[in-house]
Amino acid sequence: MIKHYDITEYKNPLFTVDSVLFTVKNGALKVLMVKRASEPFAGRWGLPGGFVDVDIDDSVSMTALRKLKEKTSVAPQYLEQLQTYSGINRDPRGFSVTLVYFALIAEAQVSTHIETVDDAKWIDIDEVNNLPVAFDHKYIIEQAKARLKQKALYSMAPVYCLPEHFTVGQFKSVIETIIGKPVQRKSIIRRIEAAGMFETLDEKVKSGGRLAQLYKVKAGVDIVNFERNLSV
Amino acid sequence: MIKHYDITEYKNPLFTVDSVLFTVKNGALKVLMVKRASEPFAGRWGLPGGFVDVDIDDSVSMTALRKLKEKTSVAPQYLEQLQTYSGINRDPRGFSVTLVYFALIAEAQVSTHIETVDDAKWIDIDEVNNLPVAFDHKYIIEQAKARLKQKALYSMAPVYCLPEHFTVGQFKSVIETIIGKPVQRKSIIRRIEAAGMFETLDEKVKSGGRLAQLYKVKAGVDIVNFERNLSV
DNA sequence: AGAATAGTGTCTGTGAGACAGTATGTA
DNA sequence: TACATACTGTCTCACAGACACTATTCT
Repeated sequence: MIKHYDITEYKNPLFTVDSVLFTVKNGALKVLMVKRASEPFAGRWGLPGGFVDVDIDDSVSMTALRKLKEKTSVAPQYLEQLQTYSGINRDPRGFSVTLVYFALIAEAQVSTHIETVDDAKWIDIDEVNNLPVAFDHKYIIEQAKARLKQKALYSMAPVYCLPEHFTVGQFKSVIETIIGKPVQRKSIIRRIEAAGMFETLDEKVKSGGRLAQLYKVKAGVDIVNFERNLSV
Repeated sequence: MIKHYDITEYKNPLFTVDSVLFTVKNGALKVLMVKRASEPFAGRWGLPGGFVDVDIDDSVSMTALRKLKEKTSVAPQYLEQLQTYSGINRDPRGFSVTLVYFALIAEAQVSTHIETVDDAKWIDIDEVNNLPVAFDHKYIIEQAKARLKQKALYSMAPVYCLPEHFTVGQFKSVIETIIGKPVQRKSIIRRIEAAGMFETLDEKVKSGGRLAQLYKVKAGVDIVNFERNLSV
């Protein structure tokens, strides 16, 4: 595969697609990382991704999904572009360009599969700094984390870190994990109602106290954004 | 140059960098477009951009700036990534990837130079639909316009469509042109004060009535974002 | 004086934060 | 009954919208 990208011969930028896939697990924000088997940076940890295969990928988002499925077996619930990173120094092979996707998934959806893949692991966001990380992926993860934090303040996107059926308490907890400080339960309830993108289930669920109402995302709705942020 | 990108031979995605450069001129939002001299889509209008030259570009933002300078002679005051567009059908030569930048400039900075370049023109945003446009650039311009509108609601970025010294009235007018509806003068004044990124000049300027206070952006400050949008 | 634009003062509306109070489950 | 968590009611605060009022310049 790599032979098509011999930069010294064709002066073509090396183009890859990577993803920062987040989830929240046990009250901690985690990012999916892969132990690199090949050079450059063999043995170090990097983001899941790779080269576009123009024979099977219709667009670069398909590349991102394909690479993520190899590690998690499923497509993430939320996927959007983060940014493109490029430069002459980020890859020892030469000028390289990486389009990075930003993705969210419920941990429960992938937990069993990820244990069977021994080169991919959920890394606690605070542990990334202690790992040997490939390329500029440490920096990219920081940027993705900042984006996720912003999204948690003005949008309902973090709901995609939750299982299909979830409670207000779980949603609140995910948001608090992402933004790193407490929010008012009331604010979450207000937004759930105002967004109009959720429906209540008849079922309730145990929570240590009073039974909690279950919610799910209505079919076919888009993520709702708000005109006002939660407080930072 | 194009020989390095023979996709049938190397199955390498075609990678280009384009820019959507906006300005506001005579109360209308304009986008810089270029009449294409070569295939594909020769004779149609497209976004300024082209291939990365790995010998002279340190990163893809340099490619964007270099291509914009060819048309405007100066670097835009504001430049950020919009998105990357890709697919097997957007370019007749094969799978292609375009990283698109989003840029703002004051019309006065480029007006004289642009008149000397006969293949580049400011196109009124409402006229784009009536032109023969290359690739998916019509769609990309729509997306860029939506992003600009959002930015006008929550950030001070549109100030970069104004000359170095500007009045509240001019700023208000630019914002109204971008979002397509009137805003309260008071709201602009409140934001100018709250942002803390401007300083007043001693000079005032004629405006048909009372003299208007001139403002400028303080040296070295970043664009300020607000936690609350203007009303949509 | 009258028109035009700049700028101020201040009231209303909306939605987030704070937090007390109520409801309903388990040990 | 004690507690834990879920949910509601409601006050405050910050900031955008609305708009009347004042200020300054030109004709």
